[in-house]
Amino acid sequence: MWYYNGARNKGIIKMLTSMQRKAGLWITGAFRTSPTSGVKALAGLLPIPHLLKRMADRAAARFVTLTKTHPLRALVTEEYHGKALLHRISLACLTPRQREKVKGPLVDNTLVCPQISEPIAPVPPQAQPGLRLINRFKEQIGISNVDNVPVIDIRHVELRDYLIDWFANPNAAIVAVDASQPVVAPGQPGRAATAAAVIQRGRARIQLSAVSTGILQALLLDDINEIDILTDLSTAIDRILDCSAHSGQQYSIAACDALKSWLESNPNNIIRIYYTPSDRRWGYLPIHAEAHELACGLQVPGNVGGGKMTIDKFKKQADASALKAWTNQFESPSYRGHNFLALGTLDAGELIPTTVKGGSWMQSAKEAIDQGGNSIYSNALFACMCQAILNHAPIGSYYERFNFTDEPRSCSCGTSLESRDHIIKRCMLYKEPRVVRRLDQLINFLKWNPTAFAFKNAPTGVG
DNA sequence: CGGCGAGTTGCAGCGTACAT
DNA sequence: ATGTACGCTGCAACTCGCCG
Repeated sequence: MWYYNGARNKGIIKMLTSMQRKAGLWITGAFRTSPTSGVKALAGLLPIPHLLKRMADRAAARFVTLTKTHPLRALVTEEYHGKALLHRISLACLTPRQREKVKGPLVDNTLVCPQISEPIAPVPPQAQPGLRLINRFKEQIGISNVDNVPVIDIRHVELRDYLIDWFANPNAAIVAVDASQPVVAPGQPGRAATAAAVIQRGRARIQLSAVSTGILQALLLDDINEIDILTDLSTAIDRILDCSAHSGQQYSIAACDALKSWLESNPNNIIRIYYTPSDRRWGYLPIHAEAHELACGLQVPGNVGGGKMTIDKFKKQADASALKAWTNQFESPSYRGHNFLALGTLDAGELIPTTVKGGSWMQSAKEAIDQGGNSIYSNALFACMCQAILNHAPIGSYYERFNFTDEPRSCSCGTSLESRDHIIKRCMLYKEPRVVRRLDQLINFLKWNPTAFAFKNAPTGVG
């Protein structure tokens, strides 16, 4: 309510930023003198302004899922009020000049609405309690991740047994859905019921459309009384038989309508959806490559709404633009800190911040292993790494910069100033390797020299 | 409805204190 | 000699009530 275009909220953002900074220091073990932005990048914390922008954008997209008579619609402009009676203080009642001046969350919402072209039915009959497929045909549906239905968690070894059973059953259709390209695999030898589907690659909503198409294709086969679906996307499992207002809803409705008559026609017809994480996905499907090629050669008619801006796509864009804004800012030395040690990745690119899995630096630190392949990650190692990168560490050059009177400037090796450069590149007290251009090399250096950026006489915690 | 003044809020700028 | 927290001050924008 308080975050929208033109809102005066710098004070609040400042307070939240200072709070986030404390969290960042806590995560990284950096000093309180360390520059805020550098610390946040290391900790993988999206800065508050970008975070709020992202949340506001994503929330605004939900306006399109409101019912036509929702009270909020009474307050907006003529285009989006639906069937709600316009309130006397609605945006529609303002003069053009007033509209330019008025700011608020609802104004932002109405600016987002024309960008989203995905049709959403707020309360479709297929989503009503009692009419939902999972309510009506509970015994015939097996699906993971959904409440009130038997959960199937397929195990690595079980998958092979399942597949043997399915292939032996001439009336079973196996729908295998891959993240990038969906494939409807053939039934099997004795009675090859072959169907395949492929949807344009790289599309945001691809999994749901793929599962939906797969189901529709399977239903086209003759004498099918069992459909087994394998997918590695848990959101598709949650959504495929759920017709309530969500992105890709039209695929759910299409699949549910088609399944309804099939399930009704014979109580022995069953459909099961299995969650198969990527690591145990297709190794047991010898026909996979064959089906894949077949699938690639087919044009699929059911690509409903392709190229449209969906809610999910819009949300992804909001995420991407927030990340881009952060990355752009991060490139400036005055933002991340003048002493921030720019390091590369294994792929030779420069490390850029992200919020995924604790951020780029955290990910690399977690992956660090010793010769035996065991993880060497520890909080102390990560803290030393962060302090080294920020050049705010318990070393001589830091004591010099911040005018500590009780601490030595010189290195134990005799050099007059113990700087980061000295420790990493020249100091005789530390072991090889001394080439540190990438993050993994820095971690390697810390692995061999755990005392390099650590406190000499304070073993218990920092920050 | 619009103008006016009092009061409130947000914010930039500045100076000072402080730190592992 | 560096980065941040925090308090103070003055300005601008806004809100609210009153009045014609």
